[in-house]
Amino acid sequence: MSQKTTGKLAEAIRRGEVLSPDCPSREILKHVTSLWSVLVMVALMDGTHRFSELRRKIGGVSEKMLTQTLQQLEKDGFVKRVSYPVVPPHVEYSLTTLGSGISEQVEALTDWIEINLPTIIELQQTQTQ
Amino acid sequence: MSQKTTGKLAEAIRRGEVLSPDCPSREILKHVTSLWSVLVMVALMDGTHRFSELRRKIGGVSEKMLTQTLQQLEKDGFVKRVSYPVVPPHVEYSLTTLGSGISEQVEALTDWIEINLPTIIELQQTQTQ
DNA sequence: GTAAGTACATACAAAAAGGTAAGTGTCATG
DNA sequence: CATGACACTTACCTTTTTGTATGTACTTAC
Repeated sequence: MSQKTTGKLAEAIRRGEVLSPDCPSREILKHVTSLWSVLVMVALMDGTHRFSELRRKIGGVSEKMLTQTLQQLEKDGFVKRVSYPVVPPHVEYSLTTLGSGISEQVEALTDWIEINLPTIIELQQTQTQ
Repeated sequence: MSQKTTGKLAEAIRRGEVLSPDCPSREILKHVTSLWSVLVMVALMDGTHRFSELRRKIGGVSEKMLTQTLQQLEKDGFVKRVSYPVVPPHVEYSLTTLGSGISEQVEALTDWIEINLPTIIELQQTQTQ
C-alpha cells in the first residue's frame, strides 16, 4: 500500500507524527504496545466478557494487571465497562466502536505472528549456525 | 488448556494460541509490543538506514535503547544488519522479508491511531464530564 | 589540537512494570 | 459455619526497563 519510490515527502509527513516524541499518538501507542492490552483486546473480540472470564481466558495475567489494563483501555475509550449493582458483583467488559477498530489492527498483527511463527523459529535457528 | 467454549470452537483454537502463556508467539509479541520496536520498524519501512540516521529520525530514543531494539529485531529475523569494515564505522539496517511483513501490520496499527487520533482525544474529553 | 562524527559497549542509578498476598462485603453452596 | 465466587483495592517487594554518562578507536574538519 505504500509507494517508496515516489512522493517520499508526503510519506514522511504522514508517518512523521509517531516518530516525533511530543505527538499525542505516541501516548496511545505506548498504551497499546503492551502485552496485556493486546491480549485483552484480542480476547474481547470474541464478545462481552466478565472480569473473571477474562482472567481465565488470558493465561498468565494477574488480577492487578488485568484491572490496570482494563482501566487504561477504558480511559482511552477502547473498552466499555458496565457494572450491574447486584449482590455478587457483575461487571461486563466489551469493545467500543473505536475499540473494535483498533482491535482489528491488533488482531491482524497477532494473526500474522501466529501464521508466520514456524518461519520465524526456523530462521532463528539457521541464524545461530 | 481447557476450552469451555461451546459454539465458537474453531475461532477459539485459532486465537487461543497467543492467549496461552507458554505459546512461543507470546515471546515474539512481547518483543514487538514495545514502543521502540514499533518505531524502528515504521522508520525502516522508508528503506535502509544507518544507526545515526535512525537515532535522529526516531525522536526521543537513546543510543542504548536503539542498540538493544535493533539487536532484538535482528535476533527475531526482522532486521538485517550489514557492517562495512571502513574506518569511520558504517553500518546499515534494513527490514528482511519477514520484517517487511510484520512491519506492514505494525504500520497499519500506527496509521489507524494517527487517523483516529482526533476521535480518541474527543472521546477522552467527553468522558471526563 | 580540539571537537565532532561514526557505532557501539558498559556501568550505575532511577523509574516503571509486574508478582504476591491480603483485605473488602455479600451471598450461595457444602 | 467455613469456604469460595465475585470484582476489585491496597501494600509491599522484586524484576525489568530505561536514562545518563562514560569510554573506545579512528578520522575529518576547523
